[in-house]
Amino acid sequence: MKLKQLMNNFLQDFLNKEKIEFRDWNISVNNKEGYGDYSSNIALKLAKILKKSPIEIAKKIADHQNTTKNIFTISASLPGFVNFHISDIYYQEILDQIINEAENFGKKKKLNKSANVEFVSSNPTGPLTVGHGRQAILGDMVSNILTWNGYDVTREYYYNDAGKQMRVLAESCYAKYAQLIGRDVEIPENGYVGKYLDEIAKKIVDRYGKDLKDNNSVFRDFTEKEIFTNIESTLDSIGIKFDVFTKEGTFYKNGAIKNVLEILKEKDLSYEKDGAVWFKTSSLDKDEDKVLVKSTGEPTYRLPDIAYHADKVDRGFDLIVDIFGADHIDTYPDVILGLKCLDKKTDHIKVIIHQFVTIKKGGEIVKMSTRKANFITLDELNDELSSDIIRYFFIMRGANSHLDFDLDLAKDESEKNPVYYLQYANARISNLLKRYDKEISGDEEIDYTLLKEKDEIALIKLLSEFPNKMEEVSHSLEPRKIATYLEDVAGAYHKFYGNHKVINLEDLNLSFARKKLCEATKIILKNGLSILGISAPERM
RNA sequence: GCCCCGGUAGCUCAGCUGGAUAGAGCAACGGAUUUCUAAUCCGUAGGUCACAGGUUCGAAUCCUGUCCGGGGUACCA
Repeated sequence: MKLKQLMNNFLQDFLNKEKIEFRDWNISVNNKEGYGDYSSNIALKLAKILKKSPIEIAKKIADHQNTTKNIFTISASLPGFVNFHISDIYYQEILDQIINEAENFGKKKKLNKSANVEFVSSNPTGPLTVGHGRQAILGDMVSNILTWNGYDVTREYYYNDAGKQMRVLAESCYAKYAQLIGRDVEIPENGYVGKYLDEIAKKIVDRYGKDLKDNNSVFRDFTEKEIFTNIESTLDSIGIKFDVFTKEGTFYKNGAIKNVLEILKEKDLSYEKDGAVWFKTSSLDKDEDKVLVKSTGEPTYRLPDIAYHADKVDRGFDLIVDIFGADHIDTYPDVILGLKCLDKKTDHIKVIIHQFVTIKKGGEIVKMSTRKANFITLDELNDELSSDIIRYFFIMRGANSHLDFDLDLAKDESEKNPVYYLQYANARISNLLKRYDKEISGDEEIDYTLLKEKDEIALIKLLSEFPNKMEEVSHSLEPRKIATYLEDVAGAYHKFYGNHKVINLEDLNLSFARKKLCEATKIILKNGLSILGISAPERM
């Protein structure tokens, strides 16, 4: 980051001297050989304004007085790029910084800012499926990213304990109970039929006996509690814990929902039609109006969601992140609109929508629905795969791409999984460091300038980009980018390792410098993996 | 109907706030193994970036249209 600032300052200095008013340039990492480490398009952009050829401008910039020659030199190349050649010394010195700051390298200081990340938020109507798993892991990593970047993060789980779904669940549970004790009761239409309900029904028989009537609250409360306990233990097994659980029922009890309706009515943003209450979204740039309260008197999900979000905004977070499945794609804009109508701040709300997961099992795609019982649970996945692999698989694809999770492949070819590639690099280093201590006793003088091989510089260059990477990810909130970066680091390390001997009794100074490079690499791998919640084993 | 996502090597996908010769893994083929852990490395081969226009000095990337695939959605959430 400091480096980029120096390069920007240099360009700005040139512009100042030439009295040119201009901002729209960028500096990007350059992996092409012979064109330096970083390049800027500034001359190409300036060409039009100055009405001169880009290469002419680039050359002029390259000739501009550079007060930081020990850090970089500048050249121009066709069609008009300005190239920065970073000196080896700059990179070599970064190693010192990485090793000194260790687990804090690239980490932001506390910002004194708070963030709320809402995810999973699955209603307790059944076990978590692999679809929830994707969201759970995405949310957890996004939370980690924010924490790393200085936010005080609250992980929140919101669920509906009051709506129609829970009523249907209770009815389904009663039907299972009744069937178990010989009463002739059918599972309601659109009811839940999963096996987990049989087990719960059995528990109810054991605990409460056979005389319960269908309207007994046990069927709702006990079932909810059972399922919720199961959900929490599932999440726990992949290393996820929440700070706050919020129930929809709260907003009925405290009047918040009623309040939303009243405000909308006052502002003439709602009306009654066909026995339902409608949200006048058509007057707010929407194609059609949406229902807030059904003709049955039950609110749709929109209404409590608006009340809930208003509550989150009122709690004063500096950043609110909502992670939803693709089924919310049409609905969250209504919630945001609702907030605006209530005069709530909304520009600090980030919504991450992720596409669904399909599971391939035995070459066939399993279509999942909680209601029909043909889903694969997160627990089942967890039984067969390690938490590390599950975590990695779920973020290998961008959130808005469909994820085909091939179960057989994940199991059978688990040794080819990229997560091992990362972990292996770490294990290799760990082993090497142990070996080093055994074979070479006592430290030599540190001389980082001995690290001038191409593979060494390339590795350090990558390591030095870690803080930039984390900064970038704090805005994009894409954990996958960390994974991709770490794969690059591991790759560069394996390459270095393959081509150069670290322990060399003939040259202890070089050995020591290389050992330090290994240590720095390990720090970066560990820091990155810890944000992903993936372990960094010492041995494999 | 409306909305979202995708179409890049044989396969799975990166790259998409426009930049130099489009990358990686797997699969294929050839090499490195008395190893500082080969779960690795080196090399070869593999491409009309779905298609057609447009904007630009410059397009896989931005805009428009078309085709193909996946998904969501209606007083269920």
